[in-house]
Amino acid sequence: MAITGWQAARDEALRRIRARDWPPGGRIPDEADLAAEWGVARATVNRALRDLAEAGYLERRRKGGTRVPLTPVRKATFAIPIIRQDIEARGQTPGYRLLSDRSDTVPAALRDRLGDGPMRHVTALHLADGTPYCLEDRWLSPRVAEGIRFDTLSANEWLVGNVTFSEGTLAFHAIAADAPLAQTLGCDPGAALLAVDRETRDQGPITWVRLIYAPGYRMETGL
Amino acid sequence: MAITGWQAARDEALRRIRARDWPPGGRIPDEADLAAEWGVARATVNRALRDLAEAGYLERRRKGGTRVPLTPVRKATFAIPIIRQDIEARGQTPGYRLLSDRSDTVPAALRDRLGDGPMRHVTALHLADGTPYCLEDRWLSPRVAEGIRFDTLSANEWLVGNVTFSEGTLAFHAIAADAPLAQTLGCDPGAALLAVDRETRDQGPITWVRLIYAPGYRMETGL
DNA sequence: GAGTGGTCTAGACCACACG
DNA sequence: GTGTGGTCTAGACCACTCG
Repeated sequence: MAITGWQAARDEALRRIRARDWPPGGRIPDEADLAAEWGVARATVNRALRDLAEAGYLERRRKGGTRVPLTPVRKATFAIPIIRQDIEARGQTPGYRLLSDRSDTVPAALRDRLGDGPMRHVTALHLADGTPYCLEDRWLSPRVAEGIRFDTLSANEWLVGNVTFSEGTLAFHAIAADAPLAQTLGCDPGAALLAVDRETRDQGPITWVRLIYAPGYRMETGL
Repeated sequence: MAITGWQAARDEALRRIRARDWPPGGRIPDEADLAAEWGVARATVNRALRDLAEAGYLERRRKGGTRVPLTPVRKATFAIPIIRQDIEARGQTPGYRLLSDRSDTVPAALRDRLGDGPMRHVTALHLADGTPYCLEDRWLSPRVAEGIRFDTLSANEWLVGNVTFSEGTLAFHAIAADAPLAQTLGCDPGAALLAVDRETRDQGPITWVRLIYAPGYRMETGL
């Protein structure tokens, strides 16, 4: 088996996984053995298997070795654009209007994620060519963005450039526009709207945000 | 500047990006220089900068060097579960019902992505504890899955394990249930539903699928 | 042509987790 | 304790692309 390069090694490993040469749930040879078999350095095998592990095709553990998951979960990288750039990329002119910015008590539904202290609550409307594009409903830990005003710069944009985060969750769902939401977004009540919830943590909660997009919006990404 | 390990190198680079030591649009020192400055091997710098590039914080090009993008696009890895596993993970019993499987002409809206020849059109309903969970509406290139029947095994599941793909797109949007859709999913007409469109290519189209979830569904992922 | 990132190698040590 | 992956190093060559 002549292998040259880590991508070839990855492809061969993936072939064996698919061919069940390495059956689901089973352990595969360790890096040193594969390096010897394929005639490459162990670092090359490491790179190949690490890549497959990141894509969800393998599970690796020190001492435990490398295994083929019984239930593979494919992973895709998803590009998360800043709203303003998203609008510009469509050839439209972005607009922004701050709706509210005050300290508030966290709603019960979010309390287990954000804690029960008061947090900064910012709501804002993003516009494309002057028409409503996306409603941003955000809760911010008081310790971040202290003193920063979001009159003209959206919290969305400020956070991307200024906050490191290590953990978070992302959720997509659909909601029907109620009357006030319909009025804000300028759509019919009952319209189906895409909502994206994002939670950001880094040793404690940083921010929770729900973005509600105007009807017809598609959030697309390449894989 | 004492740096130990590629993660420390990455953190220091990220700090410089955020601090505008390396301004947006600007070029950063090359790997050899940073390796000398930080007292690490070039491979370590490479690993650090490659990681930042994958996350969207840097753009790297041979000969052109490494630059800080003017408009950073954050990237997140998104886990794409098999529907059946998704249901099991909720502690529910998955069910599956094939609704149709026939060769059909591609609708105009998809023709530019799939070509204009006839394709295999498969529709199926996924159930959780016997109630509708997700409608799968799929177009398949005739050359894949030839002879495979989807009576009991969903195309969703078969494809994950058996098809390599190199490219694709993913899109989230919301749609309102029309009458037939409401009947299929057992919900009220007009209900807001999350839809996920996924296109898969590998030297030509492989499949296009729209998954329409029952009301209230949230697609979540960690970051 | 030449500069820069991409990758490979051989060897080494370390950290973690399993028994 | 011990096996395995995680990582680092120093050096080398290659591939792409910019000027």
